[in-house]
This record gives sequence, structure tokens and C-alpha cells, in this order.
Amino acid sequence: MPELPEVETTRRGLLPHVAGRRIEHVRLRRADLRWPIPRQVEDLLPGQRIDAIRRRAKYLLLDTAAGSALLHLGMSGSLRVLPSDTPLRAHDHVDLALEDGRVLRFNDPRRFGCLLWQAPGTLHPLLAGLGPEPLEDGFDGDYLFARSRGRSAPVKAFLMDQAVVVGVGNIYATEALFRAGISPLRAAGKVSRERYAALAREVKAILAHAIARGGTTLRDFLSPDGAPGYFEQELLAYGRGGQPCPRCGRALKQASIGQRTTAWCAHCQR
DNA sequence: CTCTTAACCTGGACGC
DNA sequence: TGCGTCCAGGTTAAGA
Repeated sequence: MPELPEVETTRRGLLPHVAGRRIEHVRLRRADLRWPIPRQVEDLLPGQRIDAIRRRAKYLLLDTAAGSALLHLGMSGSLRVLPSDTPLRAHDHVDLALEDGRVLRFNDPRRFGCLLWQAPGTLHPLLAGLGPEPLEDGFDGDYLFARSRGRSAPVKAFLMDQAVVVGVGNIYATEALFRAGISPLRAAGKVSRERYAALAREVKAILAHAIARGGTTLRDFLSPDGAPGYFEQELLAYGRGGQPCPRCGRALKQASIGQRTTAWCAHCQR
């Protein structure tokens, strides 16, 4: 269930259990994820101390002196810290065994996720060309306005383009456009500066709020079944096609935009 | 460049 | 109960 707030919640949940710990060994059960897990993960990671856990876009980086493990959770991935004798479940592909008798376990049923390697002082190609972080200052309405001029793709596809801004997936793009009153079908280049200012504000607000809500589940991070479903009841448009618009009561439309299901109000969103 | 489409993979929900 | 179909929170790669 990973969009940016879920990845950030994972990072914050792992931090106290993993940062500063040494990795004793690496156990790969399946290496054929989105891309093959490279040799460096097995060859270089054992013995290394995890100095920090960073997030860039929806990627997590476990930093060590030898290099960084670069993780993406894809559509269905999750990371948990567990006692090393915890029974395996289906799709438990990787364990990083820590010195304290626990394991950082990577589970991913669909295997759209990845575990790659970034050498010290280098930037992995997947991280090059990413847009700004939505919660940082470089992301605002003026930025979106400037980037969007001349672009004919629907504003929803533009907003979900990781080269434009990272971390905004299908749920939060749908929600932010609803809250900003912008039709997801409108050409990105035809949205005004003022409306992009509103959109940037909504993106920041909804992501920050979702991260804050995710935080309430952090203390359960060690339990084997702590998937946070925190945000579902607060969604106004996502998954509500055909239901009444929370603002005007007319039925929400639902259609596929850029291959992703989108719900919106044709009356409130222009 | 920009835009659109197909593809990767498994599991759950639903209809018959 | 079993089986076919559709759908899912992401992203890259290929083609127009």
C-alpha cells in the first residue's frame, strides 16, 4: 500500500530498530523482483552498520559505509522488523539479519518492488531525474505552473509524473485534485497559476496529514500484522465513483485516466 | 521532448 | 466449491 506517506511511515517505523545496528548476514529467498537483486547486496552488506535510513521519493535507502541498499516497495511490498525465529510467510523474499537477533524482512507478493545497490558517492540511475519532494520548499504552485506550460496530458497524469514531483500516487492525486476543485481531465498546460497554487497546497496538506496519521501506528511496527489502514475513511473521492459528491451531492464520475482509475465530481472540479 | 500503451506479478473480490 | 474475469496503492520501456 505504498504511496509517499506509507513509505515515510515505514522509514520512521524502522528507524529506531535498525539505525546503528550491524547486519550480520543477508538471506535471499527470491532474487527475481522487479529487477534481480545485485550481488553487492549479498557480498557487501554483511558486517556493515546501518548508519541511516533515508527516503527519496518512494525509495528507501539504507546507508552503510560500503554503499546503500536501495529499496522500493512497488505496489505490494512491506518491511518489518521481527524476531529472527518468526515463521516465514509467503513472499518473504529477503531477510537482513541484525546483530540483535532480529531480522529486517522484505515481503512483496507481486514482486513489483526492488532491492538494488548504490555505491558510495554515486546516484543510482533510478534516482536521477526525479522531481522535487512535495513537502519541500521547491514544490509550489509557481513550480507546477512553470513545468506544465505547453503540456497537453491530463493534469492528473502530470501530477503523478515522478519527474514533475515525486511521491504522489493514484490515491493522493485523486484526492488533491478533488480538494483543489480541478478536473483531472484538464490539460496540464491549461490550469492557471492560481489553481496550481491551490493544488500544491492540497498536495502538501494531504501528504503531511497522512504521514501524521500513519504515525499513530508506529508503535505496532514490530507486530507481524500491523498494516495501517489509517486513511481510508478520510478519502473524499478515491474509490467513491458513483457515490454522492461530499460537496454537492451529485454522483461522482469514475473513469480511467492514464491507465489509472480516477473518481471526480464533474460539477465541483473544472 | 511529450504522450500513450503494454508489461511486469500475485491475490482477492465478484459473477456464474 | 470451482472457475473465469477484472481489478489493485507503481514504474519502466517501447513506440508513435
